[in-house]
Amino acid sequence: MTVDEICSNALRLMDEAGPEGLSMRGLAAELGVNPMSLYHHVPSKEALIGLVCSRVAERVPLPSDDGAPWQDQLAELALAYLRHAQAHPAVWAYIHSHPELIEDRRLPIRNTLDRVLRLAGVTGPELRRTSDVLYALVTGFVITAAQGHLPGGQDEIDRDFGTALRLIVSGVAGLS
Amino acid sequence: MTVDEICSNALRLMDEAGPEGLSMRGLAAELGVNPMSLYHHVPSKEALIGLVCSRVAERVPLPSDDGAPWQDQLAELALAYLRHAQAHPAVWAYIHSHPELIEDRRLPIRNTLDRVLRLAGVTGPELRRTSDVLYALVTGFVITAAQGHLPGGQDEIDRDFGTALRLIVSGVAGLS
DNA sequence: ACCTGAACACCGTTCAAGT
DNA sequence: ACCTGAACACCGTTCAAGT
Repeated sequence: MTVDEICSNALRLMDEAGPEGLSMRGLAAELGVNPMSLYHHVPSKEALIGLVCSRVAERVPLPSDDGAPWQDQLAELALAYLRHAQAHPAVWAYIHSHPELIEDRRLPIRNTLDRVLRLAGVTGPELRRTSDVLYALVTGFVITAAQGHLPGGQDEIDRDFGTALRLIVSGVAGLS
Repeated sequence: MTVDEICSNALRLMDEAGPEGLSMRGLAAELGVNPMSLYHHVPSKEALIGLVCSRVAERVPLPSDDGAPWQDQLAELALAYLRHAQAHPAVWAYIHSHPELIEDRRLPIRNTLDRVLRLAGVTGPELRRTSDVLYALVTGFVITAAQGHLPGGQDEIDRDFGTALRLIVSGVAGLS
């Protein structure tokens, strides 16, 4: 039994039933193992969830710089974020309600956001603040949408997302 | 023992330790009562948290229409939202990760938002969508800030909040 | 109506013992 | 090193019994 096996099963349980739906005993049962065996690979349930969250956050398919305008790259990045959160809503909700678990600003998605913002001409000391503000704003939409908190189907959500993005892009453009 | 007493004590526990920190047994102990007595006033822990959330959401001090420009009223509303979430971060985080608990669009804060948007000239079918998008965006910032997820002190958070609001206001103005 | 104690079916985790 | 069973200290909740 490896940490990978434990994490991938834990992820599935979190996707199905959220963090409260994940229990060490239930997870052990699925792995056909004594509940206490898990503690030889992982120090606690909280740490396990932290591991799962880190792994999920590493796996967002991020756009690389293809020379497209920053507006397009920002939209592509945000869409990747939305899609990934829709695939793992409980994990992303957990990440954002447990700031101590993961250093947000070190997330791969944040590095990409900073890259795109530099492309947009945001410089030096303003970069961090702009990045924080944008990430907080978009996260609100993403978490809300991922939890089915918005009315309408996927089409309507995507259109609303487009609306929000245009609003933000025009705001960022207005900064410089 | 009244439902009010139960809820106000439950709110204090949630403010201190979040929803997981609130236990029926611990709450009963604080009230000097048998754990099972609570179930004669409240059907379950989940329902109790729902009650607490509803009561908190009703108590946001909302600005009334004082004839000021809609931009100012929107800023005032958003600031009231931020301040209230900072006073009860766990409750607001819970509200927004449990869409089934409270019908968001019926929240008093949403009625006020709609009123301000009508003031801004947003009409008919676009009103609901714009309201949903704006609320989702601002909520992201508010939850993030309320959980201390942003760097810097209150001053810096307020400045970032102002930045986000100007961005959104200019976007809304661009819609019409 | 309201409160209670005992009990049930769960948790996460510690610890001593096994291989 | 890795796994196990028993045990501890908790949970939310049901139920029958009290007043």
